[in-house]
Amino acid sequence: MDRRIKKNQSAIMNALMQLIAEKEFEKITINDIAERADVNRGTVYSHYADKYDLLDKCIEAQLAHLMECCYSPETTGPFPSKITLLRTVKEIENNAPLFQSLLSIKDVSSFRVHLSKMIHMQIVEQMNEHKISLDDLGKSIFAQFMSSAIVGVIEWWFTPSMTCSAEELTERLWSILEVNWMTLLSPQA
Amino acid sequence: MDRRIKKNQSAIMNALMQLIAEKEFEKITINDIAERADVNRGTVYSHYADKYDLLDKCIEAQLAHLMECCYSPETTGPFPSKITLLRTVKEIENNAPLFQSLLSIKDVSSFRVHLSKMIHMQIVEQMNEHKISLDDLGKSIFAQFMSSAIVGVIEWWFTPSMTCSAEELTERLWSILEVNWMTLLSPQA
DNA sequence: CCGGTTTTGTCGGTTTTTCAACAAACGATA
DNA sequence: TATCGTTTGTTGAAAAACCGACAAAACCGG
Repeated sequence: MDRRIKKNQSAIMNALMQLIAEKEFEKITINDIAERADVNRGTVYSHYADKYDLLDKCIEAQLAHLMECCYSPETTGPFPSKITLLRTVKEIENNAPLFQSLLSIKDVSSFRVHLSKMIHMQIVEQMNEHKISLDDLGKSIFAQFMSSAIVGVIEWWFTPSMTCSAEELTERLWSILEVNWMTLLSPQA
Repeated sequence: MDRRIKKNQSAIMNALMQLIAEKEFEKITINDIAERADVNRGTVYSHYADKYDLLDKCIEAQLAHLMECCYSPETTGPFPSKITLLRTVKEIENNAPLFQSLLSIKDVSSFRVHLSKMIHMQIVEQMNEHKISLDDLGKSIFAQFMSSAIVGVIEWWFTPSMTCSAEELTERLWSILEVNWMTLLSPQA
């Protein structure tokens, strides 16, 4: 891909990320974005249909990045470990204001949906790798159950009193996940 | 100025700065620079005749930056103060590897010459602001004397054993400068 | 509800950058 | 010395970004 495209797209996306962490999405104008990205306004339109399209691409990229940096090659084993979970939670913590803002955007096919879908997919994938005695419907329901739950916990984590440390959250969450996964693996489930 | 020009020029200059702090100037190729700047090789040539031209512009920019950030508006008084000197020395210290490399480039109309000229000009300017009982020749010689001395001290500061702290250097240097300046101000000099 | 201001999305002409290719000069190695 | 690989500096055509201007839409205060 052309250097200019790559650079400008990343500049534009970063600009929106920054702005989102600063003020309400609806208050952000294309001008703000172009200005922050140090790019002509027309350039924004040449890559994205509008604010919402850009937001979508940003969310996708952000989630891809999250996956990349948390589930990268050196993940020990095919199985999501506690350490991986901690790494993920910490990464979310590090970008707390951004994630919080993304989660609070309503008008758009929301970040929560994207996040949930991604987790859903991950879970289905995991289930397919380990032979689970469950039909497709069962897998889908289980995945939906788990992904909703996890996203819910993350959302809760960001509510006013984010009293819980990343380590503590990981600990508690892991113990719940472990139970679910184990009962799933045992054939008599 | 066109956004693209500004951005690419600064990317190219920064690239050279980085590389200079890393390896010998003569070993640096235009390719290295373009690559580091994430810019097409042709773009480098469109702005600079060659390596040496680029280096020259870099030096100028670097010195302009040094002036900018050390002698900016809030400089207390028209007279270079001890605090200003300390700020300058610290700024040099912060970019030690870069300055060291710049000082060690020989083949080109060297950094030392640029630096010396700049200081020379500053001193002449200062002398003109305070009415000094000295003819132009006297001023030139004094400025040359001082600028050479100062540059020499800076060079010395970077020799293998940079044992002296920025604060200490400032302290010692200031006491010397003070004497010179004072004797210059007193009419019987 | 109106009038002024801001934002949006689009357009066309111009400038810059990109990319790939080139010949010439250089440097090292056999 | 001949040769291979690299670096240099230049070119031309294509792609992208720039800028300024535009009408339409949306927003806001009186």
